Amino acid sequence: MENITLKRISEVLGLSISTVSRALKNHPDISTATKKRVNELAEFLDYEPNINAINLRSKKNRVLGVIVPSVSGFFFDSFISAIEEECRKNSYALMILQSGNDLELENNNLKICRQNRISGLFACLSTETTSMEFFDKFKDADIPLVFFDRVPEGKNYIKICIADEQAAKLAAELLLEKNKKNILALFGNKILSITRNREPAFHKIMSGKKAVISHTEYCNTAVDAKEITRRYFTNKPCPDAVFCMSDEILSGVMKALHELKIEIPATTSVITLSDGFLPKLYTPEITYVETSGYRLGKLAFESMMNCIDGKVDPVELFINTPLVNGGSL
Amino acid sequence: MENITLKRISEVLGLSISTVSRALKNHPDISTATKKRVNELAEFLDYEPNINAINLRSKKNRVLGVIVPSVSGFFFDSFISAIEEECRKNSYALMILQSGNDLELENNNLKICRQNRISGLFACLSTETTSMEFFDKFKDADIPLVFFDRVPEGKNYIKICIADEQAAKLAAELLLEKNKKNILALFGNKILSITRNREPAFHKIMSGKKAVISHTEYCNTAVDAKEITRRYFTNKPCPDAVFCMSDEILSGVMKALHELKIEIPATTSVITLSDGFLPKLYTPEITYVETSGYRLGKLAFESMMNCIDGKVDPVELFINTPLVNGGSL
DNA sequence: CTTATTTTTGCAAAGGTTTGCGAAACAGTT
DNA sequence: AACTGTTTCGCAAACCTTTGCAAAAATAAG
Repeated sequence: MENITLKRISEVLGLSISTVSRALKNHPDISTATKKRVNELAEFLDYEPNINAINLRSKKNRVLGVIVPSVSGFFFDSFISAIEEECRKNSYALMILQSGNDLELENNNLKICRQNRISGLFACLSTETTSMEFFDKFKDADIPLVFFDRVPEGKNYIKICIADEQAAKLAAELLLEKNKKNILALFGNKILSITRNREPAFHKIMSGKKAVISHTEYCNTAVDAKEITRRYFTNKPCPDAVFCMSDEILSGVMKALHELKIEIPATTSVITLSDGFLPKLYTPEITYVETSGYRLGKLAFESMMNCIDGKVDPVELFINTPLVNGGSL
Repeated sequence: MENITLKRISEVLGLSISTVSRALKNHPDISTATKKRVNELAEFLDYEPNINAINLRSKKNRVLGVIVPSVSGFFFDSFISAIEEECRKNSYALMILQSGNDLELENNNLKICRQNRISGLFACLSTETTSMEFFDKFKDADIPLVFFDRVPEGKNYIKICIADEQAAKLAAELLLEKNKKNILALFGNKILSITRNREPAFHKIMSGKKAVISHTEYCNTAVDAKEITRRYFTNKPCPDAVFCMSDEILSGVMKALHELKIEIPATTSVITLSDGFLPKLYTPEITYVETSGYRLGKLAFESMMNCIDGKVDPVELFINTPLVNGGSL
């Protein structure tokens, strides 16, 4: 099927291309009668402006990119869901790329973004990322860059984060309030910024109370978390509470507790930081401090728009972390 | 920062634009010496061809679209993960759009796809979709269209599906093999193609055995599934097995069974069709017939490539559905 | 019926890349 | 020196849209 262009419309109507263009844009120079003729034909022929020609001429496009470690999981899918909604509302296309936490893929993804001349990028750093060299190259090209969740150090980047400290603090305070004395606290890989934020905040609260024992462990996977939990709950005395830094850790912990037939909250309590889905699967539902990927996405998008509009304020923004009560504590 | 173009390079080197273009493409017309000079300067200046110009000229682009009801969930994230991987490997960009099972959004998404002149579309029908009018318009524009999971009726579409019948049959046979006599079978909304495929296949096997009672129920949400399960398990005699058509239903069923402290598999058995993640969260792990979104994605992509290469064979393809044993049966 | 003014339209260039075709440059043969 | 044959390169058009500027047409004023 032949492609409908301004030229084609202009030929049919015996007008010039420029007149047709202006008519479609409701330019005041064009008479009402001509506008009507043009619009009707365009409608009839199902005219769609060629976006590549527009982009070429304007040196812009309306495409945003997002780089995540993986689209599946407990958190990033919510984030993507949020920015997709906003992109659609604001007539942006959204291009997604997974890094798989692999440095080479991450750099390759950045290259793809440059090739596609996207107008802005949401990025969550891979666990392997140490140098910001390639991202900085991006910045040099004046492409707005909004980091989220796993963000770089330094003042020169726009960062949208969970209020990690506040969330960890809230969970810790709740554990103390409930008079827990022997707490197993599970964190993720130490290289993660979320670990580096959450862990000190958690322990700052704990360190106050001398009567409280807090065992800190780090795990990379759900399986790690499960094994560690098993170990702690096969030797007496068992912890009377478990704190999980993330959904993934929670899933491992619960697996272990179920296998050992530990009663929640009778024998031990559980509290976690979570996007919100996983805790509701269990019985009783797990009490959690919400770290919402969805709300993070909404905020990140807002920040991106500001950035594109030139309101550049390299700044770290946080979303709050409400407590959601299950029956596990 | 000034944009590097062929023109810019040609000026620096005192060559024509066309020579530079050909040199970069390793065209045989260009001497080795010239190629070397051009490539070195291009590298030095970080030249990236303007993709909009290329697309404009070639009337093509390397962008694929995917429309899903939602990126979050048990299944679509796996699917997206798979096609994203393949897109990246094959130098395609992937644009994602959510329909939220809303007809208006779906049509709007199709419009966005047309505006962006994508080279191919993966689509999962919304639950509201009855008319194929807008999708057919897409086909008329010669844009390859690959449906997956929730697919339209008729021979004129390329459809990539779970082997629904086979999966349901496998689960049913297994229940009979294990000598279950009183089975609660939970299916999704009847409007869904997966329901329409899975339910008859399941019952075809069941109808053979007279001694077996099979209760069929339909539920739209996890909460529905939970309520229905509660009802069946508060009245004696309880079912000795539950069949779940999907992950979402499974989550509701498990919630009910846990609340009622029903032992699995001692008191009742559970089997489900699943993408694979959810069943492994429970203890014992739930036995499931795998309906892999990931493998579906890989197959859909392959089909898309064939379609783009002109090997058009409007056909329905299936992925197989292996049994994965947990301890719930 | 002129001239001035306003309304309406068209010309042409720009944006960057690709490619058919033709032109130049050079080497090799008589 | 004239010719043929290669190798190497440049011109210009095409893809489609937007927009400054100029031209044409229509209207108003005299």
